[in-house]
Amino acid sequence: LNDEAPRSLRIAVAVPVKDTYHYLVPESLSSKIGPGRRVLVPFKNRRVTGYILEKLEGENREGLKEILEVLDSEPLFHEKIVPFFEWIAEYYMHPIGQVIQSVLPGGLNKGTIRIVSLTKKGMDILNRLPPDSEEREILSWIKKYPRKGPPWPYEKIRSLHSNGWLIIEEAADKRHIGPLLQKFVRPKSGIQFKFLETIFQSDSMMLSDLKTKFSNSSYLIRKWTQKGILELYSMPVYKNPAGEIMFRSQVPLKLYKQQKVALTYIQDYLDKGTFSTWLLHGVTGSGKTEVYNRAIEYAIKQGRQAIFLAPEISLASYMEALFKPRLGNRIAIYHSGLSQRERIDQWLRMVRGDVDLVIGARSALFAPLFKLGLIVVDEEYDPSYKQEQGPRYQARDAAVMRAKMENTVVILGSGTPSVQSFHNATQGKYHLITMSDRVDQRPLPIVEIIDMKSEDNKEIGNEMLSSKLKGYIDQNMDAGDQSILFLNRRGFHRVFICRSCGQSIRCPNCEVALTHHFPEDRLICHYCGYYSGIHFKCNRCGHEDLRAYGFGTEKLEHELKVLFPKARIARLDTDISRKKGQAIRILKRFSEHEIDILVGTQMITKGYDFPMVTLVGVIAADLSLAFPDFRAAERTFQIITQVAGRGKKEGKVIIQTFNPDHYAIKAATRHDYFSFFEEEKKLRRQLVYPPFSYLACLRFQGNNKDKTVEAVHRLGKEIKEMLKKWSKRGNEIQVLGPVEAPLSRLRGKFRWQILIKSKGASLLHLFLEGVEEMARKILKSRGVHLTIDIDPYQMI
DNA sequence: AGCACGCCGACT
DNA sequence: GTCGGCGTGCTC
Repeated sequence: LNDEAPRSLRIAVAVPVKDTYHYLVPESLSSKIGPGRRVLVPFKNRRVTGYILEKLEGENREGLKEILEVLDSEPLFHEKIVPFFEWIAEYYMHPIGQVIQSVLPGGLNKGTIRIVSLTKKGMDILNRLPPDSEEREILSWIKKYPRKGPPWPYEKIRSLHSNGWLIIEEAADKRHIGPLLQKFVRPKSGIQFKFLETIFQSDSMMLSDLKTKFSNSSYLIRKWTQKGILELYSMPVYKNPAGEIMFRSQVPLKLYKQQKVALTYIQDYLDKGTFSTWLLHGVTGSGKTEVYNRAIEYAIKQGRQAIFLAPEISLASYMEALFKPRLGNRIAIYHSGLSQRERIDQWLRMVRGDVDLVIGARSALFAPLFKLGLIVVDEEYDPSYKQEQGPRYQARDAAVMRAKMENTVVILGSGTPSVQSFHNATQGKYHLITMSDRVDQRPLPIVEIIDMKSEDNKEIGNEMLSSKLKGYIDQNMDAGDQSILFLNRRGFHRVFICRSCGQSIRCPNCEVALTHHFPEDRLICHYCGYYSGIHFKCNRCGHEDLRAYGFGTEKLEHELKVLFPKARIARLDTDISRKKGQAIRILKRFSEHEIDILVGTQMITKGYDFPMVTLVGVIAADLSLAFPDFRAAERTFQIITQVAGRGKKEGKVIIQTFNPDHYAIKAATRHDYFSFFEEEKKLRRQLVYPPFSYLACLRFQGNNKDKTVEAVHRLGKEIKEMLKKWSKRGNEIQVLGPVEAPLSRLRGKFRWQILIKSKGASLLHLFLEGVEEMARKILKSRGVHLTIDIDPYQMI
């Protein structure tokens, strides 16, 4: 071997295996390789896609195979991010190759395809098969289109292959990702041209301005937004002393004192260029956004890059609108709302270093930036930062880890910080910055609690809407103002609430609400599996006034229509927004006061500011309080605080509840984060929930009921046996379950789960590795699939 | 995951 | 004796 001998590579393969593998580079490919590129490699007797993690020099080459093909002409990520990928894989217990696959823009992932052709034997047998048989149909398709991918499930193809009728080969899917054929268009003159030209020339226009220029603007706007030419968005506008409206993004405001202080701290650490985490706790309207903006600009001025994460797409788009005037085309936007091609384009701009700022949802955390200097996680408490498929990472927590690995500053911002983050701040792990004043000195709205236990509201017809709230809605209608009614419907499950004391039925061991299981008609704890029959006597106050309680936005909308026949009522929830563009249309109509009462779920609380809304009602605070989750109180506090923050000083915020004395509700109405936190911390410590413990949820799924049940119970027993052998630290781990999941028959699958609670993070991982190994043997032969969810959010 | 190997029971 | 079922283990 000479000096030019091929080096070896460390490669992660897109297959569910834990390890990475080493391969040799044939001479002919040595100029094309490098970290971050995809390759085609032999793996056992298959060919699979792999990702080059690093080049290795002078390593042992014995028994290594050669890579077959290099699939990319430029890297898709930098070597620098590889340790972060590996951390995600390890911490969230997901195969490294699949972590990378799921993080890269989809469409790149169709690495290999199977192509099929007939053997001699297959040719001979074809004419002897019965004319109507599926086998004959498949074989004749293959005869007609040799070396193509037939449109039948692979199992069918494989069974024909085992007859010796077919040759199956794997080939690289060379769908090209370069620019498409270049075509040109030019505008066609006319009224539509004039309309669009007006908008394009000013980059962005306020709807009311447009209306004065074009009489049929509503029609034209609807037309072009539907076609995707224009998009509607809202952002706050400010008036200058002359009374003219101006956009905040175009005229940077002077900073208020608390903003300046926050910024000085953060800039200091940006100068040092070291890792630090900042929890920016600022009430609604305290000017967090401007702090983010200045910090991002500062990092960019330093020659570094930034990532801004928002919990959802609409907020990401809003931030994009704010930054566009400042950074022009050095911004990339990245989220699941983009098409496959758009995502690939944005991704390549990032790797090539063509952007300074990436704005996006969860997945933008993996943006392939080389000189990362700052990560901002806005509304850090939002549960949508938890990925619930593939590698189940928590983007906010992972952001802190990426920042640590790349020596950058990370800002976690929220008006209602998660208990976990705030706890970290009190422990000195994060720096805490509190911004307690609202920049415009607007006082927070007064919040009124309505006790649904009162005699008046027990009357028929007042269960959903109290007579008081009905009165307020009526008044608001007369005044010509708008109302928002918020109902946090957690759809499928019914909550059992004592209508005398307001308590929901809880598990005696876990203190989480029990859920009703229909098939057996009993109440089950989804943490430990405790169950009881339906009983109608409250175990706190003893009254026999326990009733199933549960209704959704649809029912509320219906009732409102009956009560207020003259009102223009609309509903906005996930059912509605599934139809593309429908959500925006409703928000637009609401903002133009074509709707009087808007009924909706969480969706309506986020990011939108409607000046004409003077009544905000929370219909059933108890629905989220009785959610079977140890974070139920935290969620309730956050939701109510966020909703209340939307209210106007001169307006009203009304909260209907059976639990007017609950600490989360009381603290939320006073906008008092600290007393909520202290109370919640006490309970979490007492019951050993995070942040005083670490959780993992083992989820099982199988197609066969008996096999699934048998396998899960057997594994549960084995795990508990294993725990007994861990004499020393065994008592620091608790195994709860197995329990059947509430949607136990989702899409025909049988679903079960086991919850593991541990006092230490590394102890949990050590234990889970043992569990995983044991599970492989017991589950695989029974056709049961296990996914491990670390730091789970949805345990139902 | 997906594939081969190998170990048992039911057949020509 | 062997065909084929499924449990087990490995993939640079």
